[in-house]
Amino acid sequence: MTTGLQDFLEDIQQVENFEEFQDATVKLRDLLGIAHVVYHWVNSVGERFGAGTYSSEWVDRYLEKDYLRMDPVIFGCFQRFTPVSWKQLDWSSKAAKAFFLDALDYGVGNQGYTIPIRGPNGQFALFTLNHNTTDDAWDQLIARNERDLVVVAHEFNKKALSFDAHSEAQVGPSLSPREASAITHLAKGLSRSQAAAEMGISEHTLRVYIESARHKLGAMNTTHAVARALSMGLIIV
Amino acid sequence: MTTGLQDFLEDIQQVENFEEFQDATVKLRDLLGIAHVVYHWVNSVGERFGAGTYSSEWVDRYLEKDYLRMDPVIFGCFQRFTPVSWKQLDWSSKAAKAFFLDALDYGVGNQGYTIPIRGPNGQFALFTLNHNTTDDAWDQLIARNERDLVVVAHEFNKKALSFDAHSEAQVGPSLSPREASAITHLAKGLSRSQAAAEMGISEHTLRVYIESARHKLGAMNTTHAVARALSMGLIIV
DNA sequence: GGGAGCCTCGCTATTTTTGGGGAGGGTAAA
DNA sequence: TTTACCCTCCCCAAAAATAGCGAGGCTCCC
Repeated sequence: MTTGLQDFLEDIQQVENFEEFQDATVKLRDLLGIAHVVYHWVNSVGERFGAGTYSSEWVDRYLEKDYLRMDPVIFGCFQRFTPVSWKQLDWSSKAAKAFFLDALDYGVGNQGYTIPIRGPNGQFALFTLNHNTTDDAWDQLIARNERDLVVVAHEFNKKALSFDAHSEAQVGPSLSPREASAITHLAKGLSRSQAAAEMGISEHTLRVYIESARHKLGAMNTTHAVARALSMGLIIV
Repeated sequence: MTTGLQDFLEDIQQVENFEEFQDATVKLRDLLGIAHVVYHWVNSVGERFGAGTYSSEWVDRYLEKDYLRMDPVIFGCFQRFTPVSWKQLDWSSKAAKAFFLDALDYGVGNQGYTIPIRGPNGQFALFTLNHNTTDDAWDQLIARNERDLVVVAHEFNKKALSFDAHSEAQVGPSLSPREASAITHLAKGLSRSQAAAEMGISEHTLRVYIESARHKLGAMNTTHAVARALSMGLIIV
């Protein structure tokens, strides 16, 4: 490929702590000559993790305003497998427009390119490039680096996961076949009695599975258990 | 990068149907000079999708024996983000050993390298290279192509997803902010009264949101509504 | 051979959720 | 201006879920 990202890939593999991780985003930003490079977790289960070149003011504001819940970038990427240019997203709602303008105020560029990355246990992260430029210039930059960026995003995520492995019990819970089956039926909308009938067992037995799954998942109630099982990828509806 | 996989990447982007997809696996196999290239979907019980160069006898046997449920490759990849060489996996159980020997009998090589890929809605796929050779030779081959293979796997998955009619056609319902918020709180495990307190509204009002969301989502009960909202990417827990 | 985990079933009692029915005011687009 | 959707609140009876107590048989691994 045509850019100098090969060398950068070597660099990032040397990263050993959070500071170096953060430095790597800065380095990539300078290498590409753009305004911002950001990697962050949008984690359902687990802790926050993020690094990048956005101003801390913007990060604080983002969190404070809970923009996470309406950011079109996040929703767009959450439903896609492929990277996405921000302008492909749906900015039609008033809230989205306000969010975009607010971002510009805080030094975020008007062009963005975000790669969704998914790991085990429902891990979900975004890797974003951002700049202030024309559509054409941006498209060209992206086209030049498209494939390398996938690998770069992959490497960033690998590093981020390796940091997390220390802090947390790395192996998520697993459900027994019957438990998974029970939770899956509930996720499909069946009531307990229907699910029990479907599985050919007594409703009481089904209840035992649900309870057991709930404990394994650390869930407070059935709905929570289903939500966790889903977002951890333990079941598929 | 150093190999001829760049050209192959161009080829795979031209793929337009399942036959060409299948052909692409063959082409890549020949390009790398190895025994097998396989892409397959591991949506536990969902739709099947797969292509590759394994003999149909082996595929049939795999399905018939329900090896899916104990295959160490699948288990290992499910818990990992990074690609994995088969020999790093846990083959210690008796069932795993038997499975491996059975695979050899059916023409599967002793060396394997599998890349896990995750898409939206819990999509999970594996991209596997397989060959019969020594550890050293295999490691070298992998090291040479490591990064390109990530991109190749990515492209294969992109194509596979595009074939899936589901992902394209449907424009799902959307939830109002309060509805989304209500459903999100439930997905986090809060009870109705807790969620209502959190949102600063009466429990009755909260119920109206849930009901309304349920109808929009075509869900039979609250748990179903949460599950649908989650898998449609309408909320993020 | 013992322990761990899985699968199956039973009971009672309490709390929570659900499925209907209403009503009024706001905002926003057509 | 009308229509539509959003937000907020209320009642009631029936259904479902939860929490706790049990029990026995099965397989697999150390």
